[in-house]
Amino acid sequence: MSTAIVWFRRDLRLADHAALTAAVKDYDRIVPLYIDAPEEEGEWSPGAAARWWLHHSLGALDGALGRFHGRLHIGRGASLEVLRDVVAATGASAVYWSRLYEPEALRRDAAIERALTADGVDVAVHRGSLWREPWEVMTRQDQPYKVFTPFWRSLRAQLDDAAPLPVPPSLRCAMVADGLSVDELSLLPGVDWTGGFSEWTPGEAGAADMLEVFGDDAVSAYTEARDLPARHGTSRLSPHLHWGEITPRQVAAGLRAQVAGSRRHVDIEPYLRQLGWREFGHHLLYHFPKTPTENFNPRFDGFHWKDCDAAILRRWQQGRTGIPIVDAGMRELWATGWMHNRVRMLVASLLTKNLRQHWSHGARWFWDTLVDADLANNSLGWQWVAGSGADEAPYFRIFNPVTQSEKFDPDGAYIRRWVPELADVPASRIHAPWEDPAILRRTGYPVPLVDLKSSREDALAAYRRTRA
DNA sequence: TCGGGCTTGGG
DNA sequence: CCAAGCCCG
Repeated sequence: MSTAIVWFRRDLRLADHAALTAAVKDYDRIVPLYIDAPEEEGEWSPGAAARWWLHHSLGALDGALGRFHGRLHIGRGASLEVLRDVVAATGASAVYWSRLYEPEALRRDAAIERALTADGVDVAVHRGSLWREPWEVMTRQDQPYKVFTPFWRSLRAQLDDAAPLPVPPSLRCAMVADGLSVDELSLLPGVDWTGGFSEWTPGEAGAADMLEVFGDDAVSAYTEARDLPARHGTSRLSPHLHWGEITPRQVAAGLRAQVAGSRRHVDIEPYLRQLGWREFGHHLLYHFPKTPTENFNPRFDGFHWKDCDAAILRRWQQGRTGIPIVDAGMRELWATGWMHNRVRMLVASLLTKNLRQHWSHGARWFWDTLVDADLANNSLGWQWVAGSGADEAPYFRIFNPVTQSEKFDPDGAYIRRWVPELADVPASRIHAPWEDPAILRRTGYPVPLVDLKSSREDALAAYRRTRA
């Protein structure tokens, strides 16, 4: 009986899984393995919200394997040592995995591949959960892209409609003794603040359900609804994509199938383009691995950020800035582990421009509180908003949270939902309640942390000083 | 994946 | 008076 280990990391699914498919084809039985080794991801081990997701997603994967009379074998410790132990315990002669793209993971995986190969174990590394590998989308001069639109043009031209891989029809698992249970990994927070996370269903089945719901009632209105945070106009697939519970190829195929079955003409390109941003983040992180901590644009190394102000940061984190759309977003984040993308841009703009706090403070908070926290996307997003990023986002692109709020939450439904003390304020006042001091007195809602107009001018002045 | 200031043109 | 369009940073 030939045996192969399939080492699951952020590919917590059975369908469209190239490594699993190949292992099942090449070997009689497989050992599905997960290893808890957060320290191997350096300073970017999963944050609290992400660990909550991981806990439930591992449970879901274990359950899915149960339908094949298998279990997810869970180990803890140095990945190489655990892999060697499982090889010894099962007589496995190969290890299959899906590629990760973060710098720390790439280094680790390369070292493990060398060590296992030296042990005489076959290592098979397959595509991860991207449409194309980061080095497969390059400019004519064979350089990585730095601007989204040409990147997307190039990637889009490479995409085909090939069907995703099915779940391997016959999957025989080898049993291994001495595994840990998911609970023993202690991934859930000590003080449970995840009550509002109940709307999520981590795992492959939850991802498929989410896609179906999105396809059914949102695709048709996506282009308009995408920007309205009060509606669930976005797909909300980001955490599922991050954990590899679903792939971009599956998302595209699912949307295409649903569109084909609909009588209305529906354009899914805008949504595919959103997936393109996710792909672009991974492309940038792969080619420019320092972006999580260093300015992509070195001009920003000389920018005069304000000193880190713990009190200001705390009010931003708690959703007590006095700017309703921002506070709604920050409270949604805390309650649900997620925030609407339009609002992410607004809260990030306020922190990095009006408050002039370094983007890394925001990135760290998002890292700990987002269930979809993804190093590539988080780094891309924060640097994009801060203006220090790759895409030519001019620094003067400072969002006005009031006009944005009026535009994208016109009746204030999103604000009312997440900032309940403003629920009764009329739509004409809800975006800028400070303009009527009586409302602040009546509701107890705070005065804004900054004056939007003067802080905007200060930020622009600071930027001009940087260039000089 | 912008805002603000300005012009234009309709009321 | 105001909305829409345009330009510039």
